[in-house]
Amino acid sequence: MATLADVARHAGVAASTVSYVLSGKRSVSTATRRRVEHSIELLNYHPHAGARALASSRSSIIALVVPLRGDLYVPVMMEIAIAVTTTARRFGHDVLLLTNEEGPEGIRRVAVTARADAMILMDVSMDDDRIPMLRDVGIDAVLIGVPANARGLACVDLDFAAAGARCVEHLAGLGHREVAFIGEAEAVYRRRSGFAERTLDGVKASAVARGVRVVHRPCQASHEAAAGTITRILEDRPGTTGLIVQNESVIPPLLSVLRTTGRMVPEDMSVVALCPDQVAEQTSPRLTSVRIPAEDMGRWAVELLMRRPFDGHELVLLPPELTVRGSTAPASR
Amino acid sequence: MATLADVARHAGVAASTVSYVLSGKRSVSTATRRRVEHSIELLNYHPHAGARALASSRSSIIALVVPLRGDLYVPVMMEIAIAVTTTARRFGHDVLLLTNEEGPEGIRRVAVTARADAMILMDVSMDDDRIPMLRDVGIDAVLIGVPANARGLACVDLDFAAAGARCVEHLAGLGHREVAFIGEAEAVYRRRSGFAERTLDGVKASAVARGVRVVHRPCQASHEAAAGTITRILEDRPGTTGLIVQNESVIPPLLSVLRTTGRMVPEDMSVVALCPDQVAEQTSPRLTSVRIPAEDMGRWAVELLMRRPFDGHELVLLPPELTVRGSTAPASR
DNA sequence: AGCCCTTGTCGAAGCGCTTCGAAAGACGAG
DNA sequence: CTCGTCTTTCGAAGCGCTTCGACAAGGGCT
Repeated sequence: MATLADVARHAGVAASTVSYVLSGKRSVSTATRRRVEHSIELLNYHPHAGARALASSRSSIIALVVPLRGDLYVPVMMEIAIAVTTTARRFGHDVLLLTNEEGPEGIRRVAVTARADAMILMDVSMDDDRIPMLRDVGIDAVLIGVPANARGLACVDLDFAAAGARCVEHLAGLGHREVAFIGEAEAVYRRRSGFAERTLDGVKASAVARGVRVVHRPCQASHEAAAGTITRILEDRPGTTGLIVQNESVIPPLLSVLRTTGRMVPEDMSVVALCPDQVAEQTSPRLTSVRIPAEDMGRWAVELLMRRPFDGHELVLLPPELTVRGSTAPASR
Repeated sequence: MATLADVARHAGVAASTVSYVLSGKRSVSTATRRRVEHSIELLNYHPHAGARALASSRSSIIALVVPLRGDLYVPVMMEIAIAVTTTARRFGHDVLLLTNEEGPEGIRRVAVTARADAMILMDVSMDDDRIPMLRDVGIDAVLIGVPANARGLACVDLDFAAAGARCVEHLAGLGHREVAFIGEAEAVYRRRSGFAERTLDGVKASAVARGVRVVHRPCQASHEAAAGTITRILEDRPGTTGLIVQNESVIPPLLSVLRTTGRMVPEDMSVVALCPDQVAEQTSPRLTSVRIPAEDMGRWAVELLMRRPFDGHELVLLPPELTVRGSTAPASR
């Protein structure tokens, strides 16, 4: 394995010159630069990451903390993770994968050992216990999700409140007056996941504004839970003609239950989902939906990080986009 | 940030002694050890990862290469990734997330810059182009999946051939004589994904042995594709009474199509799936299935790596486990 | 011609840790 | 009492890179 010293010797220059060719931090004459580059090529030189990290006290690594919960829709998480990774590469960074198994201590560990020089946290709850730790160790971080006290922290998220509102508006615009919001599992609200809470707020506020009656029903991902939830909704509020679904895993069982109970979508029941486009297009009929811009969120998170230092106004709320597909229609009278 | 030298000074010993306390590579008297540990505690000392990597030429990082394809079932990938990460932590290692976006060059980069000192590759195809690179740079690696030429490489996988066979056996045992195997998307076979190919082989071989007629139909993840596939199967082979499904995303649309066309599961049609237990238990009826042991695969991969050096016999094929649930029943005559 | 500024290059001093050889004692055997 | 053997600790030499101050050379001014 060739070292920087080998390159320097081969090119007949000082080690520092090679370093400057590599980093561009000082100007180097074209002639020397070419000579150095040639030697690098020839010796197949690659800088040693550890040595770099030590000398420059920058690791070029971003730590990504992913949730290991079973009750969150995994493909979205994965898509964010992939977007983070590919974007980080574009900035010459690599991504370290962290789970919450270690708890907030994992964050401390990575920060104080200088394994990573920045972090991205996913699935941030309103009163997330990782946030004090983040502040304590003082590592640069971007949150995917918006906690209650976000002061001084950079955050990226879909504007879930607006997204919820958008769903209600769409249904209201089609004449629906009784709507049910099938949300995430109870546990998700209990732990105060920001996105779930905000969506609910948005739905409620918009419903009030539009004169739509809305009931909210948390729902788990099993067929039984979905069946139970929809049955209960129809019993309690037989006049319900619109459904907003946030928990992606509920969609297949939900559609299946509607079908078996003889309810046509969209003729008898309009359905609008908050889910990735891919999911909305796999069903029959295709679902009118507000997409979860997973890739954008991952990309933004990294870009914010790269634009450091933060100026204190780092809150990126991505506007919701509603795509009309085949699952919503005017309310029948 | 305290350094090792600070600790040494504080404890009144040489730096090397502190190092030996930390690594345990040489014996240290109980008295000094305690003194050093006390200083470490007091100064809140944490070793600098980069410095360590440089001095010891070991980074304590495992690189995990995840596929970024849309046509593979994501939750399984995620579960493997999580299992790899948590297991790696148990061995004091961290995990670097790599996508295939960089292609095989990404492997070289990570290896030659000494970013990671071992790798785990997911979604390995029979003639995977990353394998020559692996051999070339000579980094220790474990493959999740088994390529055609695995000589000298450690591999972990579910024994998909046995799994496929197990499905056929189960159906054959219930008296089914005409069975359809709904597989992964065409593209998955075209790129020669090992697991898809092996499953098919296992299904075919077992079918021959059991005197069962099997047709194989690749199938994409959309509702239309599923509907088309099942319709075609029933037209071509009206006597089909058993279905084996490998593509998890096809399950919801498949069940929905069967229901709408008036076919009861399991009375009219037995269904056995190759999928994570979680998926099998979300449907109604619950699916008889061979589980994908994602967590075991991830854990094994790391454990193999930690047991290095490899002795040349590193092929872990996890035995399939079939769980009977409500979706299979004796063939009606 | 003399001065200053810019540009390009060098050397040296670390960054914080590991590891190896050797020194210093302690101790039992002869 | 001496010798050899352990055990415990130390010091020094790196690991491969970055960065800073210094210096030499060249140019444009006055």
